[in-house]
Amino acid sequence: MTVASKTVSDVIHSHFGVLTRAEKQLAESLLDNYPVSGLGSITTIAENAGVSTPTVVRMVQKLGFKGYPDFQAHLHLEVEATISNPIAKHDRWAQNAPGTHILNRFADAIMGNLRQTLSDLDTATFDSVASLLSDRKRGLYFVGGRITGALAEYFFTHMQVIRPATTLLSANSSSWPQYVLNMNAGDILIIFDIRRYEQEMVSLATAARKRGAEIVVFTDQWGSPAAKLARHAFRVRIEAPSAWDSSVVTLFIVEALIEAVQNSTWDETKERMKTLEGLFEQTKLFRKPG
Amino acid sequence: MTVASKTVSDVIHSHFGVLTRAEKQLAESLLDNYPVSGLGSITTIAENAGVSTPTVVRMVQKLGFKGYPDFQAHLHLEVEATISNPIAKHDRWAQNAPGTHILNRFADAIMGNLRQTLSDLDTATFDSVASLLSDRKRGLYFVGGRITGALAEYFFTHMQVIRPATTLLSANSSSWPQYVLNMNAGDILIIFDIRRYEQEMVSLATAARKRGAEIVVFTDQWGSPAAKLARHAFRVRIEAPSAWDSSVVTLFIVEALIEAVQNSTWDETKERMKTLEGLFEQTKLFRKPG
DNA sequence: GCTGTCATGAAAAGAAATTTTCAGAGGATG
DNA sequence: CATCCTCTGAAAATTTCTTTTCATGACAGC
Repeated sequence: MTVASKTVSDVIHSHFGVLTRAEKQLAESLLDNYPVSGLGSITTIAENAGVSTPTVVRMVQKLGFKGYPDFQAHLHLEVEATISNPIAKHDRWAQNAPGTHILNRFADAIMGNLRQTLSDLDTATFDSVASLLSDRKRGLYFVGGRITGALAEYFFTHMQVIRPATTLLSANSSSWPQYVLNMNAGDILIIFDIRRYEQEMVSLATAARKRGAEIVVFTDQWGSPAAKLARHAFRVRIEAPSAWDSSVVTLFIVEALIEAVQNSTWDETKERMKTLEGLFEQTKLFRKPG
Repeated sequence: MTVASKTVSDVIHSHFGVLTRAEKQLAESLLDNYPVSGLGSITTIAENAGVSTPTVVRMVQKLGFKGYPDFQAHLHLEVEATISNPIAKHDRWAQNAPGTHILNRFADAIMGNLRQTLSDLDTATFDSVASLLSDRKRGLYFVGGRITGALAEYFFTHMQVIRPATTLLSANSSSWPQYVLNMNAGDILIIFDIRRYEQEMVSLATAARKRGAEIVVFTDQWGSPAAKLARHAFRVRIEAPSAWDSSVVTLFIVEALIEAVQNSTWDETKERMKTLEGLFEQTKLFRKPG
């Protein structure tokens, strides 16, 4: 109760008058570069302040803490608050929804996944992949597993509009060798492989590597075995309050990549999209002459 | 040289591949709320991560530190650097990425979309749809457009595991009448139709309604014309700093629905999943008799 | 100058943390 | 199915940290 809600710094200041000479010396040392200077062991801070360890113990007890560990625990909490405060705690979601509704629990989890994934993700990796995918001289091959197949398809569908030479591998792994046969050195194989890693992915990656293809892997934080063969790997957080993994953040990165690629080759892409529009129109007219 | 100038976080990431299961678990725990989570004693962090103290020692040594105290000293330096640099202490992921990087702009947009969508979304609608989809007497039909087809497939793949009588309509609209023919009163047609609304969706919805099917539509904030025929419609925000729309929030709702349905019929679903596991095993053995 | 009080740190005692050892579990391999 | 290997945590051993005890010295009051 005594110490609660007040910072350690406050407590030191308010007790400063009753401290002895050596204790004041220690307090000065602690407040200087606060709160980091209190992070180490009692021995360390005693040395830094030029006092003995008993002095430290006596002071923190005088301040109202149970002992040095108690004192340090409070400091740790303050450090934590200082560091992880900013945007960390997101605002509450849907006001309509009670806090325990599945939608809110999911939102919490996804925001956490997104934050974690982005903090682990190197923008240089992202940029490298974007520029690889932008290189129209390289063929693109997309493949996914049972669940992630839809992600591969989504990625493929967009890239197919943006640039030529994109291929979606069929879900059936027995047909993969034929795709590998068509790969040229410098082509890129984009693999989605999450949890329940599919053994065939490794074989596929190995074969593609032998043909000189570069490999980009989307996997989870634990890492697909295929990631070892990859030039670049995205490790995405997939945890959700569910029996299933979440692909939301993976899709997020895919969409960001789509935009990055589209952006870097906009002039060429623009023409393609116009032509495509024309083709759609024709198809429509063809089907509905009325 | 080994550890100098690289952050502990970097070191963990670069060694992640060679870590064992328990070590990865520990690494996760450390990176989660990094670097504050590494402030306490070896005992504390071992407990937080759910591993033993020897595992902690082994990992930090594997990372190149002399021992836990050495590891912690490095962390303390980082905490100090973070705290005494006020600019750095903002968003941890923004730190790695300059403010204008596409990833950050995308993240901002997606968070906005999610917030908007959830505040517009009535949980009663969500719950109604979840309970409709949980009703095993009703057949489920999924259909999507050119881009949203992948979402429909994703939803379908999961529901197919969870319950029987699920069908994915082919992308080719000329085959849709045959599916409608098979629909019974009470069946549910789940339509994904976003922006560039596809005219055929309205015809499909109309035909399905005539057969007595219920319709659930995923659309954007402007609303597909098919939404008018729907029993329930999800209006999702799809704006992104991109030439393309974002499906991230739509996928979010799909995943939440999957969990809600799975949860409400868990007893039956459990059995199905077990059986499915068995079938996978068999397939594997069949393919690889060695 | 004597005496009592207090502050202080050396050193011992006690407690906790860290490291090492080791045996069992589990998985891969032949 | 046996064998080997690796991973893991319990428990012991070791080291370090924390607290307590106590002797010393400074200083004020008498």
